[in-house]
Amino acid sequence: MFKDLDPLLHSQLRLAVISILVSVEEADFVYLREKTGSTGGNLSVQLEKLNEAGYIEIEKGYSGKRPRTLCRITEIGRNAFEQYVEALKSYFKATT
Amino acid sequence: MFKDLDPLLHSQLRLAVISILVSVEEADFVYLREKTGSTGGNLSVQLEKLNEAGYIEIEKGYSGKRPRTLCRITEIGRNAFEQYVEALKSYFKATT
DNA sequence: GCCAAATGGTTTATATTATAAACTTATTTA
DNA sequence: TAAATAAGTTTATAATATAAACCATTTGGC
Repeated sequence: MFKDLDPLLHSQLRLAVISILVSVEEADFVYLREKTGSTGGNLSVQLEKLNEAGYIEIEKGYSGKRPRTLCRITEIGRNAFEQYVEALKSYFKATT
Repeated sequence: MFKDLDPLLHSQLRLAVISILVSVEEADFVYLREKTGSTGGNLSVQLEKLNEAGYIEIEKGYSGKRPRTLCRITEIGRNAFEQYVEALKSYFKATT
């Protein structure tokens, strides 16, 4: 009746991050921090989890002399997101 | 940009429970346990949290000689659920 | 009638999580 | 050159979800 919700996406911040990455296809640490309104520390941890799961890839480089961390969603991440949305629907079927 | 997700509803089991109660308007412990596929212990804890928050009311009685715990959603719970659905949409806007 | 199993729950223990505070390193700016 | 800012990471903490263990009652088998 109810589909399981991927615990990796069932987290406010990680969901927000993926939600952004799904549409922009590339975003840096600062952009994500500002758009999600999170603290850097929290973001850092959650990005690492998404990275370990293979949902995103992280590329660390520089913009001028400043460090710059770029994030991109992977195919795995994109699929997981779609599945998550599908799973969620099973919780709202009754309502609609 | 992203609306906060009510932590009380952002939980697989509690969301499933509310999702059921929104449509049936009355359900007992055993029914909820079976439909959600949860353990009784977990269900008991989560029902209590929903009750404390005023999202549901719990009525303990008997069906014959067997104990029977009935649950109903409250107006507060119904509103919270609607808000939760609304909030979630902010995470999927980009996709649609 | 009595013992074993089942029913309907609750309490308690555990392991995971989310989150922010504190910290590091480097770079501007005053 | 000292203070502030920037970009992240590590670490500590508090909250959470979850299931295991438990309790009380009742039913079924002999």
